Amino acid sequence: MATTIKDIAKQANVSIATVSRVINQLGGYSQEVEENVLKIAKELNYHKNENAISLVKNVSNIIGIIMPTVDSFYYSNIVNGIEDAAKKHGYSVILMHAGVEGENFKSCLNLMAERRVDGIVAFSIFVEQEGVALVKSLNIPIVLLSTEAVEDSIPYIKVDDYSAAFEATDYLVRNGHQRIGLAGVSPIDPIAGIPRINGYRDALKQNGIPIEEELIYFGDYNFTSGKKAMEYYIQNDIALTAIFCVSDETALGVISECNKQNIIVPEDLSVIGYDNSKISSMVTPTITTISQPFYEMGNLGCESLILSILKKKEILSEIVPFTLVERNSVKKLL
Amino acid sequence: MATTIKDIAKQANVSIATVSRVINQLGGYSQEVEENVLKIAKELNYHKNENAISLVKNVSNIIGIIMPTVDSFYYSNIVNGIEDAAKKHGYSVILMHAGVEGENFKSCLNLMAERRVDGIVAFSIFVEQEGVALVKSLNIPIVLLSTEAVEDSIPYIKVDDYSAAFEATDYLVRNGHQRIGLAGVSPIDPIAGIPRINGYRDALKQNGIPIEEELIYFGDYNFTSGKKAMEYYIQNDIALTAIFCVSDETALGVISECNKQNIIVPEDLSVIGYDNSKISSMVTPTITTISQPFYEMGNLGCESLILSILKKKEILSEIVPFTLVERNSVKKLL
DNA sequence: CTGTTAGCGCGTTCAC
DNA sequence: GTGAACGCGCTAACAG
Repeated sequence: MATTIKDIAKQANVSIATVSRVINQLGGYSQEVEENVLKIAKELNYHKNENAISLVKNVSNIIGIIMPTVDSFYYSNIVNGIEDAAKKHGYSVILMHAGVEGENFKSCLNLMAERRVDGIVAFSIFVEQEGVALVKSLNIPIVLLSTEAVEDSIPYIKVDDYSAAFEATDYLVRNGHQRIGLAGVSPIDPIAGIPRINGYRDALKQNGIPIEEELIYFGDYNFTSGKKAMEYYIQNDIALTAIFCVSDETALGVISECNKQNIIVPEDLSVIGYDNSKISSMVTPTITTISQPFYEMGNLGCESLILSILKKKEILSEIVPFTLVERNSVKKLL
Repeated sequence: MATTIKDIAKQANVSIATVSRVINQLGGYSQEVEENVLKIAKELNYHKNENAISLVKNVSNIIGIIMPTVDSFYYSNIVNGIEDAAKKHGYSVILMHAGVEGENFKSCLNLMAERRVDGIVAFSIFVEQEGVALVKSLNIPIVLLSTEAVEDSIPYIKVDDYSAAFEATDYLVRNGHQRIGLAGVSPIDPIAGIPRINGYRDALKQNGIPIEEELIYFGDYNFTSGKKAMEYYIQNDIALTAIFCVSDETALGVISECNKQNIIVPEDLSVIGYDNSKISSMVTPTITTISQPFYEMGNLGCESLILSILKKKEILSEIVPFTLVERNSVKKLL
């Protein structure tokens, strides 16, 4: 058994109240007592019991993180951002994986409730009706990162995927590309799918370029989707000068297949990615991509969350700016 | 305030003891009472308070993870492995970052002690004397992943870096390479540095190849180290046919610089990496590399830890096997 | 300046 | 089958 204030009190010949006071530096005790108590605490290797404190204060100082189960290139940065903000305010962070598709989101929420976390940040998991209901019933502040809930019912922080996709596509057009593919996107994903498709379409439309449905190759944002997309374009003799890939992994897949087929990027085909993951600047050619500020989103999200916990303020949804990072995977035709 | 068993007891007209019994399915109550209590619990949206339970049971069901602050390609998989094992046994996972060099390891340990975690897994942080002392004083089971402590004083699970480096180098020799560089390694890192240098040296020695100190370019395992290494070899006219890079990132750096200088990998220069990170199979050429089973290490480490918590058994250090994954970045000269 | 006491939410005897 | 009462480690009045 670990030592308690009771042990210290006994040794120091004072009451537990006094021990509590000096340990929390509340004042109202003599110098002598303070030194003695502190000395004994150190001798006894005392560590306060946060669980007991949580119980009496009805506050756990724990932030819960719920994320999908993936080994993606960038998630670690979101977590870094969250943990930094949490630590700064004296919070610890508890982590749960909700499965690849976030299918265990609700069970994670329940566990979080049992741990009495003071707030929750969840990312990359779309929250549907049932999840929203549970969240509301739990009455725990929550913020979503890089995703949303149905009907805007939960505050979120994310980039505007529609605008980002629009910008990526428009960038290609501005550089002289006309026949532009879209690769790797999921048509049923309400967050990162549909808005990007719409952004792509509208950018073409606005530039007076006809939309050809066959230029869109659906997928799961991963490497394989990119490879398959490229195979598809080649097999069907779809001549493109550029492809907008919905993730850097997908871009890598496209480029990989190009290398195999002796298609040179960007000379023969331009590629633009999405995410600005670390690798995008490490490969040859370096990949032009849309950058989402992951660390900042994690940090900001957690800051807002803690503010809302402390001041009981509502969290405001926020659209954070993306940037288009120009590198070497897009050829300028003009 | 969240509902408690007291609230349920009142509503159900039973004592809190009875409520506790049915909630924990301990038996010793009538069917009627059980149904009623369960119904009311659901109505009141009851969630048990794990903090309170921790207090009375003197067990928190929390596993602590301490890791360096890095956005690396593979760390997420270690965490995945840990969390999966933890969840399987009903444990939650609390996460702390100890800084880039693990400099906050001790403060993390103290926080973990305050949370009364039942066990700790720490990875990629070398634990020196002071850390060991603290660990011992805390009396919390702990396991190290992919690292060690001074004097073997804390159980660990890792691959044999010496053997892996030996194998990587020997593989190059077996394929006909004679003048082989070593890039990106830290000469003062007792875990991933010195053993790999020794492995590299001994492999050469054993193959009757003279060791040239100038072929070793030190660094920090990252992309830049690789780029700089290649620049160094070129500027100093050091003609190599192969380079053993101590990480895939470093390999990427080497390859990146090669591309810039019109050196073709593997035709002009062979490269072998370390880590088998996801990207190594996504780039062109795909990178031959040493694979460490990160997910498995996390999973196994956490399993052993939990076993040690439950049965109070000692954790046994383990060397897990690495594999050399052959891909396309090494030219076979023979 | 210091001690006593009452909970925080829950599990657990020990009676009945 | 069920309830009263105690204690886990700690904070927060309140009393002196």
